[in-house]
Order: sequence, then structure tokens, then C-alpha cells
Amino acid sequence: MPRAHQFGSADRPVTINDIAAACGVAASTVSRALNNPGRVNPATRERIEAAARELRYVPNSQARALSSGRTGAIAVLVSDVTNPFYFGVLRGTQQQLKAAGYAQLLIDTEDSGELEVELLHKMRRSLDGAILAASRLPDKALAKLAEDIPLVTINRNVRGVPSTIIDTPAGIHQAAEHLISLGHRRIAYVSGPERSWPNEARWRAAQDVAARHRLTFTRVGPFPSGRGSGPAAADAVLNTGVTACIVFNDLLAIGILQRLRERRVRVPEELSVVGCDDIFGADFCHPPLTTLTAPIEQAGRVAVSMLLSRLDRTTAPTARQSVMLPVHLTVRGSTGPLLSS
Amino acid sequence: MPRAHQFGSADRPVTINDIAAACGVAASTVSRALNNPGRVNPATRERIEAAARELRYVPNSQARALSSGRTGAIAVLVSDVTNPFYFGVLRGTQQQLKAAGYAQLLIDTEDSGELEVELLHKMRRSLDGAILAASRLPDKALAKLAEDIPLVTINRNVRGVPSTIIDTPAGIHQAAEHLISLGHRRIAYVSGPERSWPNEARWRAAQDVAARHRLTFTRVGPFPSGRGSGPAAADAVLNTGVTACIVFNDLLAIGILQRLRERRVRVPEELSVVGCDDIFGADFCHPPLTTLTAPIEQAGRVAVSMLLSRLDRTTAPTARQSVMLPVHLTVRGSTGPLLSS
DNA sequence: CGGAGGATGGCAATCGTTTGCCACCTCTTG
DNA sequence: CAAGAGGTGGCAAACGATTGCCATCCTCCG
Repeated sequence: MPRAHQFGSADRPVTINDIAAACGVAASTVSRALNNPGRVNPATRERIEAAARELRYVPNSQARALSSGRTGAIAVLVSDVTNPFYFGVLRGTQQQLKAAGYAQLLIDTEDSGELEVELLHKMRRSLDGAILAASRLPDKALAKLAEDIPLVTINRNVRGVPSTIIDTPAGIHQAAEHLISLGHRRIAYVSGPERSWPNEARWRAAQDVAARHRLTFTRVGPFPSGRGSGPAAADAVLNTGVTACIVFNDLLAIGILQRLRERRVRVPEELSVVGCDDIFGADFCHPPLTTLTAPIEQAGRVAVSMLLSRLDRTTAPTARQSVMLPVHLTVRGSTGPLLSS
Repeated sequence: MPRAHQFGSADRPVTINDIAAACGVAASTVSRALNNPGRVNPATRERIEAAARELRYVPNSQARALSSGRTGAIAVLVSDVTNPFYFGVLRGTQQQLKAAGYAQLLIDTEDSGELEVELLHKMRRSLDGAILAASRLPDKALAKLAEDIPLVTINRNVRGVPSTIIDTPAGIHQAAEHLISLGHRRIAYVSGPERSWPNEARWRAAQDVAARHRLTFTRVGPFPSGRGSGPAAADAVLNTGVTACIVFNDLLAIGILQRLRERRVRVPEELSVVGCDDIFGADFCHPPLTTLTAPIEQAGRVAVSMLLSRLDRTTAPTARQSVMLPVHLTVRGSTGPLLSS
């Protein structure tokens, strides 16, 4: 069968057989020499490696995947590629994956749980595993999926599914203490998407602190997490009459800041705003945003490490199931003392 | 050979043979029914499709790739995943690729030409094509690469390689006219990385306008295109004594803005700043950045379309070799009239 | 009524690699 | 010296699809 050879170079790509022929050994020996070095005589291995280098052999990952089941590809699912939060994640995963010789497949789930399962199911066989940054799936569906394909989640805690969690809830405590120490008593939590796990965790944390200080936090929202929701969110916050708010994430917080500026509400003199994540832009918006700095890139790296260690089923079947990453409060210009009026 | 079946589900995944068995036809017929509908009897095709649906058949892309040579994967190479400019590109490519049923491989070349060729060469066989956003390769290397693997570049013009070009140079004219109309006469161009093609194009455009108005633009730089270069760039600009500057890209421009703020140089009263691209953040930095708004996402989409149409070698061997996308000037707060002092 | 030709489906080779199993050789050891 | 053990390497069967080629059957036309 004369295949349609779609790449320009006239010469057929070098295969394991070419090397075998060149060395006078069987293809199987070449395969072993390259992947399972202990299995062949050091001398022949040396010869084979030399020949491979000489011929510029590049293994065909398709063929390898077909026979071994390992594809060398890991998918990273994000709910929206344009959300800067994921830039950090991608950066982290990219680094680790490349270092380990894996390819990174970027998948945008467009905030849809259905699309998420569908895509993952379709690609199941072409993937060695997946990292779910911000899955919108119900716990049950997620657990089920994890039986089909090795999974690690980021910011999502489901029993039985390894995860990397950024401990923003703990940070919420810091943020609240910060605001309270500045004299604020009426504080709002601006909620992100309702089905978002981190959103719920943050809200619970906010309630905790509130209770501890015998205060009540107002919840406004939910809002989709994008700058576009800023105006609505800002107006809602103003209606509540609070003097400070903690916002689900920086994207939304920045949107709020913009709206407040339009409405000539001074920040922080009239309203203090705290964000979450410390994304690109949080430091140069106006005023610079006080926020909970999350180790986003590290989260990506850790998630990859966890996934990879699960795949290397050579040793330790019991790796840590969940890693918690600490955050810290970064105080910038969007928070200040309560102005007694 | 009992393969290590690494995915939890006990039941072996459904193959084309299962369908064939279920329908009482040969595997080849199933293959044709699914990929080459005209080739089989509509009645049997119907039966086969029903069975496939019933059994939830998902084609194994590895196997398909091995035999057909088509992998269904397109790589998108960016020089730095954390550069917001690429968010837009990725968004665009993502959309189009998904619509066409392709998978998107994200590759970060870390601004290194060597890494770029190496990775591309390694993955050559697992790719149907690649999109190079911001290649750092010399023209010659790029042309050579294009013979091996279908390529489309973004913002890079090399003879023989199809490309999507954002016409920022034309925008530079608008930007310069804008500044000149505001009374500026001494203007600087803040240069990005020296080996960057768009950077050179923008500088040439700047020189053009300057000449037309019998002015001379000062060139400062080069600087790596990141916010980190902001301070150095800002200081360099101040040293030249210009009253306005056009900056290679928004990232750098935002960095400059930050530095100017630190140094208490008022923008635009003392110095006007124009960026390029209109990335995320350009509208909410302080002051909001006047910039050349580029159709970034569209560029990604167009690049994918061009690539895909090249792959579909069914018809028209002569698609357009190069598409030029227009930009426009978006005036915000970072430019203003020259303050006579 | 015979043959041409189109429609339809099956056979089997093939893509490039991995890996279970076996054969062989060389030592070591009782 | 025989037998077991360990180190090496080859054979051949997968993996799951695609596709060239051929066989069959039907239809239509001269």
C-alpha cells in the first residue's frame, strides 16, 4: 500500500527496522535497547544507539501508542482559555510535562460539563491522563471519569480523585482579618459561578471568619467569573451598603474596580476590594488590587507531578492523594481604613 | 499478548471489529461506512452507524494515524505561554480546530529557535501541521521546515510559507499621525526583541511616517518583550527627551507605565505612550493604554483555516498564501496633547 | 441473450512498535 | 561432567485502523 506520504521529504522516515538492518540485529532488540536498556548487552546497545543517532531515528509515537497503550500525551482542561488564571497553570504544566517528555493537549471546555465529559471520553484512548483545572462536573461524574482515565484535579476536591488544592479559603481568613483590622464591619462576599467548587469553599471560609468575629457577611451574586460581570457585581455591592468586599476572583474584582471608577466611587476610601488569585493585571490595575496571591504555576507543576507519579506504576501505589498549596495576602491599593463619614 | 490495560473499565474498548461482528460485515466495510460514506450501500451504512452508536464506538486515533498518516493533531507554537497576546491566538485556534475535529497541541518554545526546530522535528510524525505564532527561526530554516511539515505562520512573512499577518505597521502610521496631531515632534520607538520580525516591521513603519513628516524617530532598545523590561525601557525613553513613544507591544508598554508612575512622570501630560496589540490589561492599566487594537483571535482562526485548507488536498492547490488583517488605533488615556512647558 | 460496467463488500497487507515466549550460549556449581 | 541459572537475542503475534485489489452481483444496453 503506497501511503500518501504527506510530508515533503522524499525519503521514508527512519524506522526501528532500518536500525535493526544497519546493526544486523532484530527489530525487537532495537526496541529493547532503546526502551529497556538493562535487557540487552551493553555492547550491542551501544552499537544500536550509535546507529539510531546516526540515522536520526525518531520513534513513531502513534505506533508506540498502538502497541503499548501509552500515548505520551496529557490533556489539560481549562474552562476558558482566556482566563488569565490558567496562564499560570498552563505555564506550570507545560514546564513539567516537557521535562518528562510528554506532550500537552490544551482543551477548552467552555465552562460546560457536558462538553467536558464528551471530549474526555472521545480522547480517552489518545491520552495517558488529564489534568482538570476547574472542572464543572458533579462529584459523581468526576469520580466515574477517574475510573476510566487517570485524572488529577486542580482546585477541586472529590474523594478518590487526587487533587492539587490552592488553599484560598485559609487566605480568606487573612483577607477578612485585614479588612476587620482596618475597621470594616459590613463586608460582602461577591460570589462567582454557583457550581464552582472553589467559590463555595471561599464562601464557607468567609462565613467562618464572620462568625468568629460575630459579624455577618453579605453574599452577593452569583456572577459569571469574567470582567463582563463587573458592572452588575459592583452595582449589587453598592446596594448592600457594605464598606468592603471580598471577590471570588481577580477577574471579577478588576471588572468591579472599573465600574466603581465609572460611578466615581473612590477605592479604597469609600469601598475596599479584595480579590483572589493575583492574576496578571492585579498589580497594575487601578488602584492596584489587594488580593490573595496563589501559587498558580506551582499548582500546575504539582498536578503534573502527581499525575506522572500515578502513571509510573513501577513503585509506590500510594502517593499522596491531595496536596494543599498555601496562599498569602498581598496588600496593594484597593483596601484601606474605613473612612468615618 | 495481554496488554497492560491501564484504564479502569474492565471491558475492552469497542473496536471496528466489534461493530463488524455485530453487523455481520467485514471490518473494512465498517471503516468505509464511517469514513467514506459514498462507498457503501446506504442500507448497510445505516446499520453500521446504528451499531456504532449503540456500542458507543470511539475510533482509536493512534491506529488511524498509523495506517493513514493523518494524526488529527495540530501544534500551536508560542514563544511564551504567559504572554497575554497568545491568549487570544489560542482562543482563536482552539475554536477553529475543535470545530474541525482536530486536537490542539500547545508548545512553548521559550523564545528559542533551536528548541523550536528540535521539538517540531521530534513531533513531525505525530502532527498534521503546525501554526507558528512568533517564530524565532531564520527565514531559511523556516522555509526548510515548511517542506517537512505543513506550516502556517502568524506575524511572520517568509516566501513560500503561508502566513497570517496582522498589519500593525499600517497601524503605526495611525498612531504616529495621532501623536503628531497632538503636537508631538520628538517621538521614540521602543524596540522589542531584535530578532522579532514584527518588531522590525514596526520600526520600519515608524521610520516611514517620520520621513513623511520630516521628523526623526528615536529608536531605543532592544528590550525583551515582557513587563520586566519596563523599568529599563522607561528610563531609556526618558533619557532621550522625547515627548511621546510608540512601544513594540502592550506588555512592554504596561511595564513602562508602571515605571513612569514610580518615577512620578505624569502620563500623558509629560509623556504619551502608545502600545501595540491591545492585550488583556491594556484597558484597565493606569492610565488606560492607547494602543493598536489587533484582531488577535481572528488571526488564530484564520491561521487554522489556512492550514486546514492546505491539508484538505481535495481541491484548489492554490489557496491564498498570505492574509493581512487590519488593525485600528484605540485611543485611551495614555496619550494626550503636548504640554507646552 | 451476452457482455460491459457500476455498485458493493471481503481479503489481506500494511503502518511501526512492543512484548510474551522460546532458543541458545555461557557460566557456575554440586 | 551434568544440570541449573542467568544473560541475550530472535520470532511472531498483537495493537486498530485504512486501503489496494479482487470477487460477486445486478443492471442495462446493444
